Amino acid sequence: MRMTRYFVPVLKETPAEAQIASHRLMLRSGMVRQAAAGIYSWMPLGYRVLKRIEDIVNQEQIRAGHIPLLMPTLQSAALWRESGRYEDYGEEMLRICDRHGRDLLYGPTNEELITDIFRSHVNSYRDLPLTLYHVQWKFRDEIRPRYGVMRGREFLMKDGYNFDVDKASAIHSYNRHMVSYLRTYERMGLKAIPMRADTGPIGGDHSHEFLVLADTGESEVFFDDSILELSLGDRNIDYDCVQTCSAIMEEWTAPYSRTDETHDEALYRASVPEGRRRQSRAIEVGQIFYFGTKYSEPMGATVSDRDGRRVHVHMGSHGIGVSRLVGAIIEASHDEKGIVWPEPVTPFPVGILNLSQRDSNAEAVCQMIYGELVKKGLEPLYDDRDERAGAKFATMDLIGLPWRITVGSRSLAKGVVELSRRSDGESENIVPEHAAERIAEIYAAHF
RNA sequence: CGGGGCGUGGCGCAGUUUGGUAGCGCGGCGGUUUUGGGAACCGCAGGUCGUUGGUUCGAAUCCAAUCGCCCCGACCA
Repeated sequence: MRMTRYFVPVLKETPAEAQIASHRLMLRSGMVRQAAAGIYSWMPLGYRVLKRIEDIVNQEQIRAGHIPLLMPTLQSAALWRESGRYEDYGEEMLRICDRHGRDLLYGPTNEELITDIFRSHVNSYRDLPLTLYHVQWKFRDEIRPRYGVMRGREFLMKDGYNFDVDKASAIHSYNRHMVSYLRTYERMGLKAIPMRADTGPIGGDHSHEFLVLADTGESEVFFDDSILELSLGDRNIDYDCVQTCSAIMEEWTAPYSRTDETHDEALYRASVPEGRRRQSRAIEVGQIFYFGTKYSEPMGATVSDRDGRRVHVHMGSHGIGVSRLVGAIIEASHDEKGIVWPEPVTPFPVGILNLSQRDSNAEAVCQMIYGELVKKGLEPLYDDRDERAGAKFATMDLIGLPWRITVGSRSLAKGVVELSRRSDGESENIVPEHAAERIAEIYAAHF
């Protein structure tokens, strides 16, 4: 993409309303624009990141055997009256009335809809286990939206629901989600720590939240330092294997890690050596629940078991805050100059920066590298504006692409271009013909 | 919802106390000179001061209502 043909409305000055780094940087880099309190338009650059995160979420869901579908944003109040939550959910639920006076709501979550779909079409234990999910916009009418997309009213969430014939099977689904979530976050270059959590209004008694450490987080967390060393790496995981999933579950839940809601100071002191105790702020980026028959009973979701008896299905639900992750990743990865994108979610893999825009040789070299990168499936962002070097560097640093190829007549005179890494500024000179290949090698390691 | 604050060119702000017909910086457009870390100069365009009503000879400024937004708190993916 050539910058002169793209649309990245960067701001030199920080908008007054932005308090935290991610909000500030998303506004300044032209990723989002606020449309109303807690509601945002996703500008081209932000939209690319959102899509990359959504892609990773989808890939990992499908890898774990979960089935994508798409439910609507607007739902009929009837189903919610049936589950009893139309009254329980409270003011956070945006209620709408159509021209016929029928009550609708903008879905804050989808347990009722999915249960309705399930009970209408599934009747036998033979069709289980089943996990359905979708990535859809949600609306929760927060009293006070804040922190940009981190606490918006409208937000993009992946929410999934598992249906199992009994508790044992549902617990495996729970563990399987734990594993797939760990892998999902790891693939985004994030350290998200599972922590025992409250179940809140969703109900049930098994729940873990996934938290990303950040000073601006809204949760206070306590954990054993050793959990940070755990990594799935390139383990080959059989998601259908009960032992594999429960072993990983145990591995990650053995070290103490809890949010302030479930924190037990005595247990913390007893089970974590003093040198490994850590307390921090953190951002919640996902949560998994097992809640048994909480919805299947009131809504009559049953299947016939082996003996022909009707039994209520055991369910769980799982969520990943897709739009929130964009902010969370920035909170976890930025510096005073701007964003520092991890390779797996960056809007563009590399930026080409032409410092000598009017030098036809420099332009030719940039175009050659551009073409080579596109051939390798790595579309760069080429800053071909007629700007001074300083402005181009500042913009590129702000946008935060992980790699930059700097082309200028000065280095071209020596037959090289400069390849530099955003995270630490380290750079090397390479001949232009090798630039695309080097970028391809770097990215090969991430996919 | 309780407490605090703010709405003035695209962005950041001054002007409001003490009414007299709107200004600065950035950005935009044209031009000249520049060109490896947000350039300099010259010129130009752009605002019914959130909205409505009131007071007044006259309102960005005073009064009332209303809409929107932000911050702290309780709530939350």
